[in-house]
Amino acid sequence: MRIITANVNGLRSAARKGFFDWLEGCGADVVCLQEVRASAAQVEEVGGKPPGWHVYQREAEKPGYSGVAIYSREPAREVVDHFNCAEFDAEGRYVEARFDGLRVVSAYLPSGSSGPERQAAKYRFLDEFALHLDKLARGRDEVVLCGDWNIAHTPIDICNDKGNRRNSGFLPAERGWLTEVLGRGWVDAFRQLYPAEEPGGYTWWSNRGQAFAKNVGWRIDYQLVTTGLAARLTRAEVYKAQRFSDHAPLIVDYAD
Amino acid sequence: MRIITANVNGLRSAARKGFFDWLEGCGADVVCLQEVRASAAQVEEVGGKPPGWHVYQREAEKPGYSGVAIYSREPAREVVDHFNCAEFDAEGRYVEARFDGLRVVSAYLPSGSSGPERQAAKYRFLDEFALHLDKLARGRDEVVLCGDWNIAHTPIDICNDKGNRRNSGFLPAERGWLTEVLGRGWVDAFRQLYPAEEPGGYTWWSNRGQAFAKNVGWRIDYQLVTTGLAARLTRAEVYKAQRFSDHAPLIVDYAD
DNA sequence: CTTACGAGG
DNA sequence: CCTCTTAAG
Repeated sequence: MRIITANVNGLRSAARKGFFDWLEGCGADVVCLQEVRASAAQVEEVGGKPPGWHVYQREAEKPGYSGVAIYSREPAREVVDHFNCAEFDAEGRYVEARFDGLRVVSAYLPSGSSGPERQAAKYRFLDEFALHLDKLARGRDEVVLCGDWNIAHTPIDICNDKGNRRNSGFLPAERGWLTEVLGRGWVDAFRQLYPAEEPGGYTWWSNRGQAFAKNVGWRIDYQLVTTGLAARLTRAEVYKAQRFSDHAPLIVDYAD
Repeated sequence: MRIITANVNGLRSAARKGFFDWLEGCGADVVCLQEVRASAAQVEEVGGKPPGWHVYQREAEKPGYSGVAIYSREPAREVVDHFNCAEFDAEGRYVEARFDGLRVVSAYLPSGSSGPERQAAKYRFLDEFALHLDKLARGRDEVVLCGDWNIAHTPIDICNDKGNRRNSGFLPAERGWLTEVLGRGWVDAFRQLYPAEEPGGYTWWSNRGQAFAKNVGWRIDYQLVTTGLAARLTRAEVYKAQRFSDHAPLIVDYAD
């Protein structure tokens, strides 16, 4: 089973860069997207409803903002497009597809980098989301939590750790929150497979300067999985051969 | 003497399309621009203050909106960047460069096509501007009134005359106003040289559809000149070899 | 720097 | 349809 997560920073922009051509041959069973920034109708207009895929989407109320989606080869038994948090459900940050014994989530955590107001919103999200993750972890189904978490966990998850200690996305409180989550039954799929890696596995590079060319990146896109799935991990890869967005897709394979 | 008028629809955009390369070799003594849509500093950033040219500019108060400029090989004796009409002077629609016995004006008349409010503004402009044109005509200097007038004068000045009789830019009241102006001492340079021409000489084509490819255009950019200059007209050309904008430059030569 | 939106044309 | 704005990232 192959699951991919990707922040596309505008699915219409990603489509222009060949995202849907790549999707066709990527071998995934489920693909989770964040920052779709388009309505279902707009997604359809750019070839975003390809045959052979089921598409489950949650838009933000504000047009062109945020938005998540799940593309699945198999139809979901059930789809839930919120986590019962009015403020952030209105921002289109959560969609969950339920299959037989498996739930796949596409989540887009707020960025706090635009200022203190959005950082405060990010902390509100983290509080609410932690409660929801606890509920998911206590359920019977295995779960893959895909998403752009907008948090780099440890110094090996970011290029310039010292310079970013006071920047949103690498603040001690954010990193501590993620450590807490990982202590409550969730496993970071990429890090489980490559625990002793040198700094790397980055999934995001700023558009400013030559960040991608110089690999000045952050690992902020994750698949967190329940322990049953962690035991089935076989491979993880950050796909950098094509650029669809300022983020790179994270591809994770699980033994069937 | 060669004088050129061009609505550049964003001078920064036109610069990306090679406008300043073309300017260097265009042979003009004076070039009048409309819809500059950039501040003097922004113009400078994109190479808009080339050596060998004097640049006289009037910005709108609203950033990125309207704005006119005059590029001149010779320095002006005097520059006036308004026509004493508070409403439209604030919109950056008039700049006049005064030379020995000659005044060159770059004027950008309002478009009314976005709705009744802007059409009403256009009529207010026409009323005020007519008074100003009368003053200019009564002066001692010869005058070249360059600009985007946002009015096609007669059926041979527009591709689809019947279909546009009720559209802003070809309304009877607008066309009548222009006829009035031409009756008070101003000569339409292009039409003076090519009076019996078939429909054509268009200077603007919609960006929608294939208007340029199909030559579905409007002649709305003019040089209106005082009678002394009308006698010196030698040549007029709409420059279509390169596209800097949805408008084409109008090049007019006057005997020295 | 890039993607969206909305105004204006 | 295109070029600007601003907000957001």
